[in-house]
Amino acid sequence: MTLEQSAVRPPAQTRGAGPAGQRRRSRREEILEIAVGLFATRGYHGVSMDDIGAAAGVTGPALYHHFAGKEAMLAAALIPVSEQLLAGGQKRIAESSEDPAAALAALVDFHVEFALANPAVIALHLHELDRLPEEPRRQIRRLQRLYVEEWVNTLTVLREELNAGEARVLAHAAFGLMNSTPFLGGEVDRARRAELLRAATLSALQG
Amino acid sequence: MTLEQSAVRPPAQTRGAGPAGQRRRSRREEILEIAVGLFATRGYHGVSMDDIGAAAGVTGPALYHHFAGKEAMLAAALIPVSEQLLAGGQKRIAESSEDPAAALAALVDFHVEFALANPAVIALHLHELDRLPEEPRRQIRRLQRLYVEEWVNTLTVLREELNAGEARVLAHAAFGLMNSTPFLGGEVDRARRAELLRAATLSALQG
DNA sequence: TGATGAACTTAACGACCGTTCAGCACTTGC
DNA sequence: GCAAGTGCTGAACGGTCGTTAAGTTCATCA
Repeated sequence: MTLEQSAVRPPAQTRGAGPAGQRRRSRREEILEIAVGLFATRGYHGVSMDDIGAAAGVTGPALYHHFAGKEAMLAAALIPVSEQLLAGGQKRIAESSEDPAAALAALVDFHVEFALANPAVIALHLHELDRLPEEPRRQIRRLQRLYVEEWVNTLTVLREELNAGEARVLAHAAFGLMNSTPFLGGEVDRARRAELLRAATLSALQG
Repeated sequence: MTLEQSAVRPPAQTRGAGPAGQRRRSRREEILEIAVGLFATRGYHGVSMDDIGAAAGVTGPALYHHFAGKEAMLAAALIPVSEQLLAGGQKRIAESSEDPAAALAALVDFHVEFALANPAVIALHLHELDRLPEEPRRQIRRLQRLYVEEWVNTLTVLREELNAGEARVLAHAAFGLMNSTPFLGGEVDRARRAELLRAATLSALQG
């Protein structure tokens, strides 16, 4: 009653030229995406290397040809997320540098889109960061802090009655709101969900 | 580098009459609270029975005198939370049955207070529910669903342009906002944090 | 053709985990 | 003073996990 082996091993030869212009993702990225999905639904410690391998159509030890170990897989999944969030946030702010209200709206737009596009990786980021060893964990926390500060700066300009600590509370509250998307599936289509989350977040932050 | 044993075993004899009117908590509850804290910070699978025992001042196997097993500890921690949330929500709604706006405000008040008072158990509830076996997990999900429906009903009365699915998206978004409190510590005192979260949640929900 | 190297397999290791069991210490009620 | 019972210890079990190692297959290319 452990893991129903539902993943079928792919044809094993897609190595050469892809059937069309579609760029072949590297095997490493492919495995990483599978691992992220498993981590997100069963928890880091709830998934074994054999589980990940089985889901990718290989045995557990085969994974060591692509990653140094299990912790390295988690780090490889989490670090790019923090980097993309920070880079995206900085870009949106730079694009509307003179108008803090527009900057906030752009931040919300960006974050909602990101969360809706990457629910598994967002859930991982929220729940499993502490399973990393010190070094990559510190790196990610630093990136997170910089991202939060972008929001805090925008908020303190826009709402002068807030001090930095209070703006930080609101920023985290906004993340909680926007990151709630992994918890709910269909029923409402993606565009409408994005609209609801955008409007709710902006209302929550503009007091 | 695993677990610094900082918990000191208590005097072991507080069994008789407490020194004053303070009601002695049962050993079971005491252990449960310790376990919840560990689960919340290191994850269910990241904590061993020996870890929990050590933090409570006993060995691992001693825990089997109070709980049937590790999963039973998690269930014992999570089920009362769902029950309290549902009961509290129903009570607040019944108390303001004629005024949906007041009902929503009461729900927000209640949930924010609960989240601020029990951050560890809220985090557990969010992250580790899937580690339970089917039976208790279904029970908890049923309680959760009923609690969410209280919010959904209040929201659909208050905002007639929303269908049930959209109201559910907003309800989960509000939970995400209010449950963000475990992620941030001091810097802003508790009363102010409650005020910020209350105002933000009401703004987010009232469109 | 034959060497190269990537991707994978099977087998095995040491460590740790949840759980069980037999027995000991100590308090309580008779 | 004695029996009952609670709470605990220490040792041990079967199982699982992350990881290592050695060997196999096979496409690629000189």
